[in-house]
Amino acid sequence: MTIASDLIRGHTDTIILAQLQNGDSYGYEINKAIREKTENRYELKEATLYSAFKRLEEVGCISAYWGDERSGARRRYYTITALGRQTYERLVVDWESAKHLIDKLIVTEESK
Amino acid sequence: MTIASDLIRGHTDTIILAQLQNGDSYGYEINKAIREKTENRYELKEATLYSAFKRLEEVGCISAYWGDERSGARRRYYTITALGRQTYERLVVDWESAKHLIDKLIVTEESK
DNA sequence: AAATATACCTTGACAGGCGAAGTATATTGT
DNA sequence: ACAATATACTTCGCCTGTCAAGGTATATTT
Repeated sequence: MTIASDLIRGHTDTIILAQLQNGDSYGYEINKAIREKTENRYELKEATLYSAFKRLEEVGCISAYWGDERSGARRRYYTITALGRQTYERLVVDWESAKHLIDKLIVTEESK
Repeated sequence: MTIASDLIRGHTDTIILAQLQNGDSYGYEINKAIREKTENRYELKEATLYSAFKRLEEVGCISAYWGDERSGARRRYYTITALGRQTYERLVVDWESAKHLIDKLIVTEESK
């Protein structure tokens, strides 16, 4: 992966919730969407993805159900809950402020 | 702290290196500078700060020496090395690209 | 028959952040 | 005189998120 994971760390949940705002989806598809949105510059590792689902479900930000595929591999779909939308809104605000904060701290005068 | 640590995680080293670009400094002063720059919205925890110094010294990004204070607590000063400057430059570039990437992934059309 | 794509899951290790506690000196307030 | 606060550094051990590595299962393509 081109992008250092430590820089994305902490955004995994937000990224997933953002994807689910556009409607229910499942792990593989979400990851594919991320890959396409970033022109192959980023994707979540499977272990990271599925542990994030588990985490988000435990705190009630998403709920899950099995799809009824009659062909192909089974899919576990996720829906964003009201709490999930609310949490997402907050996380975006957090991101905006963290972004400005980091910019202020690491971008020196010369490099502007 | 107002800002979630996970969002800053991975930027600690960059923040410290950025501070050291303006000349040698020591832990307490660096943290004070961070606090002032962010208008008290952020500061590094001591354990985080000092373990970052150790890490940066081990990889050769900074070098250290004891100050010769004749009064007050002793201070351990840090200098950014050539490798440190080089690393810093790369970290800033990494940050810029991670920033755009995250923005693309989490900021939906409506919230723009 | 083998390879590839789709799709999910689990385990164990690792690294960074940090709460908590400790050490030591100088200044300020009462 | 004594306590409190500010300065300054250090170490230990826990927590959490990431991920390499392995596993399962189905459908399609070669």
